[in-house]
Amino acid sequence: MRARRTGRRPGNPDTREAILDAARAAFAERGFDAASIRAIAAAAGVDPALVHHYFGTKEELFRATVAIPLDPAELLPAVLAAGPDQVGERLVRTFLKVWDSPVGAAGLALLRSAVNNEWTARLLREFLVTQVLRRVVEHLDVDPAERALRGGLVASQLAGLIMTRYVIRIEPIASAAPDTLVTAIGPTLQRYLTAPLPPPNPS
Amino acid sequence: MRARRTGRRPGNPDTREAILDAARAAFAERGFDAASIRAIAAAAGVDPALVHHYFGTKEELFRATVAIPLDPAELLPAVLAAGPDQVGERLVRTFLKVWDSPVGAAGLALLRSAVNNEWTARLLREFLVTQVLRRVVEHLDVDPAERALRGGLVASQLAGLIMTRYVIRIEPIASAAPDTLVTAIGPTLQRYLTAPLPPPNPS
DNA sequence: GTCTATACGTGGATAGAC
DNA sequence: GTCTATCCACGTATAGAC
Repeated sequence: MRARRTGRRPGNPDTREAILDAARAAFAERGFDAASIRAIAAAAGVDPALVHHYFGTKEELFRATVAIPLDPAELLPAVLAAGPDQVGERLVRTFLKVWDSPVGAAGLALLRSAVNNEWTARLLREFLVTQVLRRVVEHLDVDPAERALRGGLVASQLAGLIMTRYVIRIEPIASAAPDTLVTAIGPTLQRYLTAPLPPPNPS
Repeated sequence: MRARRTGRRPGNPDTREAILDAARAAFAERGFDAASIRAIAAAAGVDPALVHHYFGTKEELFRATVAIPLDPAELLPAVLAAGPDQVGERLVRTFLKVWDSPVGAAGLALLRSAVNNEWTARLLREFLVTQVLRRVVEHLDVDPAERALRGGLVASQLAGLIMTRYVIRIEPIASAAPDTLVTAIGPTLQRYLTAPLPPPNPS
């Protein structure tokens, strides 16, 4: 037995993927600024210099981390095509499915960074507005002038769901079953999307 | 004319307050980690060492910054006492009044920090749960076992309102008139607080 | 390809002079 | 009280050896 093939990684295995996984977790957990390349490298079991070798700067690593194939253009049609009757519940259900999955980590990374980083906030805002909200409201049978507001209201409820479930972790939202949240929050989105918007009523 | 009283601050003016103001703005804008004592001192026009002299550690400065007299125990009774009929709208209105005021900066500081900082998240969570949500739901005429969930749902919508209006700044939420948001979001909270919660319905 | 060594910057905190 | 000077820890990034 000349070579021991069990111990450490021999040549160039999927080190790159290991780094990406560690980076995804670190960015999701601590945000862009607080996540350090050293910590990411340590978590991946490699040298910090390797991270630079593969990804260049920290910012490029971040982009590689969040640039996973999460394409709303693929998910949303199924949510919207089934007709407007329970689109609210379907939206929440799809949303939770994504965020409870591994790609949710990338979303969390983006969100955490958006809070402390203007260019990430811009990135997130534009992604939400042009890729998600616009698609959701564009085929609604409502006054086109109301669409932006309806989209914004939907965003507010969904953003808050993310915050309370994954970031601030308020119970019982944080550990509620998806079905519980779907039945509770779905009607809210339904109303934001399709119900008549009452005129502002100062009091 | 021996002493010039117009130029620079002579002895010990309200330097302390100047530091607090600068700190409030910096923490609100950049969060706990990203806000530097050096930058705060520069904004206040004083020496960084003075900040330590007045407040000790950065953490103590932060606590002094967010420990403004925002006592939910004073605001909430008026919101809740008027009866349960439009408690949702009154909640949103009161909420926006606070967040659009200067003390909202302290809240933003707390929120921004909570996203990247576990102990701040804990601080915010406990403040919300014990000081706000519990008070809101405790006198509701609903099944006590449902109160935590109802409080969490309210928190999710309000947290999302903050995120979309002040942090990610999604239009038209970011610049909407308070009345618009009150009439749009009030009924949501009303439903979360008082409407029957349908049982989860897997599909 | 992978690692060691290091340059370079930033930021919190303290000691001590004035 | 206010400032100068300094220490120390940490993190990004690069150069270069193996």
